[in-house]
Amino acid sequence: MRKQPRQKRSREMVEALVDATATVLAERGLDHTTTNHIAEAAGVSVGSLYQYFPDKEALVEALLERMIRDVTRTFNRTLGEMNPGHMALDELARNAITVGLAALRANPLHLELIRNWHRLPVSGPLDQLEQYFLTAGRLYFLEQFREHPVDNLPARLYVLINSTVFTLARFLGQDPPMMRERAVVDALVDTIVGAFAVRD
Amino acid sequence: MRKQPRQKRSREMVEALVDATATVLAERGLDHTTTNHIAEAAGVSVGSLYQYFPDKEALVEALLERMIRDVTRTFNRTLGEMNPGHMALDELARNAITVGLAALRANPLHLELIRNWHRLPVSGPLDQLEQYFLTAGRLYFLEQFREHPVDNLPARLYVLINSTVFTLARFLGQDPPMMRERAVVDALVDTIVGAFAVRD
Amino acid sequence: MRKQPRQKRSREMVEALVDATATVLAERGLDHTTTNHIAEAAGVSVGSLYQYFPDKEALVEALLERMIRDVTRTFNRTLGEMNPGHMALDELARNAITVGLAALRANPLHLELIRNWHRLPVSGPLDQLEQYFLTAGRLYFLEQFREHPVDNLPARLYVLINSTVFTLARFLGQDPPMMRERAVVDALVDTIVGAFAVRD
Amino acid sequence: MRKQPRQKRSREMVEALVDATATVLAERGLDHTTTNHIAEAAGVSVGSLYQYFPDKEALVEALLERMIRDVTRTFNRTLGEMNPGHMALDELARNAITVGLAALRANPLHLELIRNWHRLPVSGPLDQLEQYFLTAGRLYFLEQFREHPVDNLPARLYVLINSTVFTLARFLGQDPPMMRERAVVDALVDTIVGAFAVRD
DNA sequence: CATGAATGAGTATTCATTCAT
DNA sequence: AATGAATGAATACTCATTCAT
Repeated sequence: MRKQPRQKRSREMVEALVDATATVLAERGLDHTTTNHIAEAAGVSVGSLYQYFPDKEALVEALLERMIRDVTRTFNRTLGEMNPGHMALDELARNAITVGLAALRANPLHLELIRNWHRLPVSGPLDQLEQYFLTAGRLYFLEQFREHPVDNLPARLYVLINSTVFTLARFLGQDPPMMRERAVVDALVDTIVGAFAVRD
Repeated sequence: MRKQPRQKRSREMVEALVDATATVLAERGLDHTTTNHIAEAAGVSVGSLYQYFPDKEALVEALLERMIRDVTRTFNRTLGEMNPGHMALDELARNAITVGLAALRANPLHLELIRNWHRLPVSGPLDQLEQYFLTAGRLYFLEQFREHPVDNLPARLYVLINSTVFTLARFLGQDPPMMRERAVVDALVDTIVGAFAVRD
Repeated sequence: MRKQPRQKRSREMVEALVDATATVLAERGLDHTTTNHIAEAAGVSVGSLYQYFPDKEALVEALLERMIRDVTRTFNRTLGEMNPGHMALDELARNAITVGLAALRANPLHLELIRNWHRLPVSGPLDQLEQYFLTAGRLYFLEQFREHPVDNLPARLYVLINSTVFTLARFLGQDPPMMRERAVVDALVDTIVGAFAVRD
Repeated sequence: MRKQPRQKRSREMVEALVDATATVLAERGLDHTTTNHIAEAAGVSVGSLYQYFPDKEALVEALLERMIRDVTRTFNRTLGEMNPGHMALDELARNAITVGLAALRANPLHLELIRNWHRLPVSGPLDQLEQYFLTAGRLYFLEQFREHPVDNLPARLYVLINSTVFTLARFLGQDPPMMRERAVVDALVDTIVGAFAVRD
């Protein structure tokens, strides 16, 4: 009973530290994110930071995991509302891209993480997120294209997911942009749709 | 007259330093590349390095520029030999992807640069390379699809180029790979072809 | 009346903390012994630790004092049983060395303390132990060598006690040992005996 | 030819750093000796320190090695002057102890190193010094006691060397001293002599 | 009194850059 | 021009001690 508040404070501290990690990462970039900065941003001492996380990696890992939880949760909720079963592929794709683009723009953190995927302390969470989208896509297609099963489906989805994500990241990283946003979104949608168009 | 040899030595030194940068970058990765390593690999002193380049960034920038020169040159030559005008899009795409994949695997440098594109000192050279491919693609399509002009061509090419490059980089960065190579290449080719398939 | 239990608890706490100090010191060595480890080993909080001891030094000091109490007590009891008055010097020396060696091997704590005598918070307790052995030795010799009083007795004992203790500590600290154990024990015994042999 | 001054400077820097290590170690003790202190004492930056020594351990190791070189050299020279072949054991022992005691008093460094022998980064140098004295003692005894070969000679020397060194260290560490210096020296000499006295 | 979360000065080590020779 | 020794700010992490609850 006495332990509740303690655990709560603990959870709050962990939360605050992960928040701070996100903030500092978004503001200064992975390269210039130091444990002292994170502690300062969280309003605590470095010592406290190390009471909750064994090292810097663990902080980033926790952030990744939380982010993935949030993304999948948001995605699931959005999907439920969108009722994608009744939605054409192009509409679905456009929605997803628009939402994703807005999210990336709203939070520089995601952009920074995508850009630095290969330097992240653990590859697990990222692969996990990829898997999640792969599975989600697979379910959608199994239902929608029951009549015309798609050849090589997992690989196609793998390509499309990575294509979309990294192309958006690249697009957002260009200042001034090399293309008009509308054109890029259109092209992405067309690419996705084209990849599943029935061909003889 | 006395200046010739000086300029020649100068050019040789610059060349050697850029070579060394490439070597060290490929061997140790951007994160673990130090100016001292580069100077050592070039067989000169750090002091000399700083005589020719104002800082570390400038070295990487020079490397990027040279690489882009080389890539475009190689590409131009290869295109001339392939005579792509007589090649179907799928064949062309498969060739390009296969060659690109082999090149990335053969030289870790390119993979490292692609992965770190957002940390590269200048965006100019990279954008330039993108432009080059964009233009090359545009020419090909203008010739091939004269009858069925493609809507939104630049953006489509932009998407496809980035998709291909970053998806390959992501694929090569996964160990163990999440997909079989053959499947990924097939899916990439299909995606490219699909993006230009005539649809009503 | 209320004070009794408080004092009792207090004594128990102090005891537990000193026990914990001994355990941790033996397990991790003086260098890697932290107050948090000690508190944890004692099953109390660091805060409590600091309620009973002003700082880390005080803990070690208390441990030293207790250890000295124990050692002298044990020694007194053993002496009583051995009846050393009827024992030749070489037999006595060999017994003492054998027992001491076994004790040092059995409990890494003592070895650790001997090795770090100069870093121990207070010299008092250690000097006290030395004094104790000095006095014990003096009594023995006064009785045994009544006929041939030994010149310079205290200093001789001082030298022999320190010689024996530190040589054993040094011997146990060498891995692989530089000498065979049997040879070292023999030499120590001979040294002790030789130091009191009648010479003209 | 150009390399001479460079190598000379290098040697001087190494020397200065080892000197500084000795100074700081003597002044602050092993525990409070930091690389920054050493660099400061040497009048250089930490960076320079790390250009000449891979880590802190290497510095202490170098110091140990130099010290052992100095000690053995001094000992050899002194022995040559003393002509120990014509010296009685007690005279020799008294000389050695007096000289050793003076040296330890003159330079707190040696005292600090002896006290911390078990924490020194490498045991090699110390064992080496021990071996040196062992061998030196052996040679002396083989010559002097040709008629009455000593039983168990190496172990006896081992015991006497460690006894003398650590007893002196202990004696010097006590303030106020527990015994008069003269008495301790006498007792040490007697102990050494007694250990080789012919007994039946 | 007990708790243990919080503190923050302190430690070894790295590396881009400078500058005396 | 060339050298490479020297610099020192920066970084991740530890641990004795304090203090709000």
